[in-house]
Amino acid sequence: MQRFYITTPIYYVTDAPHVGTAYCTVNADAMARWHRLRGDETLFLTGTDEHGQKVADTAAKNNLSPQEWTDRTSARFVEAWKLLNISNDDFIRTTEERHTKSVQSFLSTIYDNGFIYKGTYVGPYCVDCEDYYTAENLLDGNCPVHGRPVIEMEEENWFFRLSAFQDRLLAHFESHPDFTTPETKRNEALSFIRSGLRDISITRTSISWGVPVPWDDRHVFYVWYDALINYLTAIGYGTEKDEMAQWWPHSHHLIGKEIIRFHSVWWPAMCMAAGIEPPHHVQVHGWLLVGGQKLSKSMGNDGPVRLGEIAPATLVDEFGVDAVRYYLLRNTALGSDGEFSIESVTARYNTDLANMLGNLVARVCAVVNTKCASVGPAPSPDSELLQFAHVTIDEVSSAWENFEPHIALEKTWTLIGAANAHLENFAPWKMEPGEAIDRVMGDALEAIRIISVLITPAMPDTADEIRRRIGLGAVTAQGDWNTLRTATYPGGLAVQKGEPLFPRIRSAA
RNA sequence: AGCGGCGUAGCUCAGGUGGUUAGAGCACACGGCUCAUAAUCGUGGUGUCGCGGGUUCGACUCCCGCCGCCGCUACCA
Repeated sequence: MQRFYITTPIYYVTDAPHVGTAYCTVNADAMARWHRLRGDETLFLTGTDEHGQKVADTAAKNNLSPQEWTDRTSARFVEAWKLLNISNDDFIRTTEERHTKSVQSFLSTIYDNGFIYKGTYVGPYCVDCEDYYTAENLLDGNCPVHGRPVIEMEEENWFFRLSAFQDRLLAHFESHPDFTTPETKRNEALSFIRSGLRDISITRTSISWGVPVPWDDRHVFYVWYDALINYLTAIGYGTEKDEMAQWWPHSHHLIGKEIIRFHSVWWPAMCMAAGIEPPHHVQVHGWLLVGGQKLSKSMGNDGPVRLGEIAPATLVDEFGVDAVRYYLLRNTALGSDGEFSIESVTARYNTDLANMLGNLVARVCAVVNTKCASVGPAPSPDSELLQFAHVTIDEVSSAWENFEPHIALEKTWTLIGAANAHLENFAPWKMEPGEAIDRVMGDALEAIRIISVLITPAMPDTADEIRRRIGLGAVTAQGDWNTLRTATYPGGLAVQKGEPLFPRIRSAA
């Protein structure tokens, strides 16, 4: 039996869920669903990152305690993922006790191993921001946010000896060419490492909303060094329920390109320092751009882009959950940036879902109703359509395997096209009821059965609804995949047409 | 500035260790069909493969230069 452990980043609770976080989460979900379908033992983790100065500030602005604020915002993520039919097995919050413990345990191990030392951080500091800047980020020597002079500030910090891991990291990249994918992102991480690594400060004395440093109670850990460890907390790092050995060798971190450095440089080095293997794989995705720009809160609700209009809840409300999931998975190659627009969602919806998939199911069911007395016939053993379907299964399978959902769906849709062409070829609506028509419709139903399994990772509800209409039960985790090629549509089942699965959208939104 | 990437049909993008007529989807046009959600099926591309030069029998594919866009360059989720 194979195992598959996939994670999203834990989302920072200064912000509400938006299309960008939904994009990452839906992709991770589809991967998890694919692996469950294959029968792999699967663990899918997401959650929220709740420490740090910014959270404390945001809470204060809203007249709430940090804990109240994080409770509230974290719940919004839980709610959004429920709406998107996200099948996470666990939802971690960094303010949970299990996490505090594992952070302290993990970093204490690094400390004991001699990779953490006390030092002084010196740099330009803006009092208003309560934050350090690098010299090149200053505007005429002033704070880029406040435009006021910065002061040279010193702070006592605990430092992680990142510099000690440069060679080991390079060796790891060398011996694990697929550690970070796609390759362009791998190169980015590599060139960063090659340019020389400096030690990094990992604690703060200036704030208190964080995980206390066990060996020095005046410090809390800087939020990143707390956050990354969530991936280990969830599998019981350092506790009695330690499942490290089972899951960690099969770990996949799905992340946005803005946090490559943390996941592909800091994190493996920290793991090495703590005496464990680095994560197995970091899969990087690009950004969804709106009007060529990264999604961000600063777009607000009054500019040309109104974030409210593209909030996950709004989209689900307008297009339906599976259509949104399909769009996010299909429209953009994982790893590239993609342009997001309501117009393109509408186009995908009408072309791929209404015209192709929905209409295929509708026309097949309609013909079976009128020509086969609403009883679905069995397929012929070796039709051209079935042969094509089997090739498609292989292509789709390897695309999912390689973290290429857009290709998996593109290939799946060629089968839908082939099924439509199959109907045109034989024109069963012109035939008299009988053996010939049964063969044509049986082959079509068999194609639909296979399609229903192949779309399951992307559109689980639609898959089950399609199967219900042709008399089949819901897709089961392992049974349907194992028998996808060998079993066929059994025939003799009641077929019902039902309402359009994806009613066409007339006007561009 | 350094390092990296990108620039291919109206749009989104594939592709090529250099070799006959450069690909897909969408959009568009025409034809077929009328079972189906005015859906579907078939057919249709005179594109300087960013610009200039070089290597070569031959370059869109390799090399050099240039232009344009983007990413990373250390404490920013």
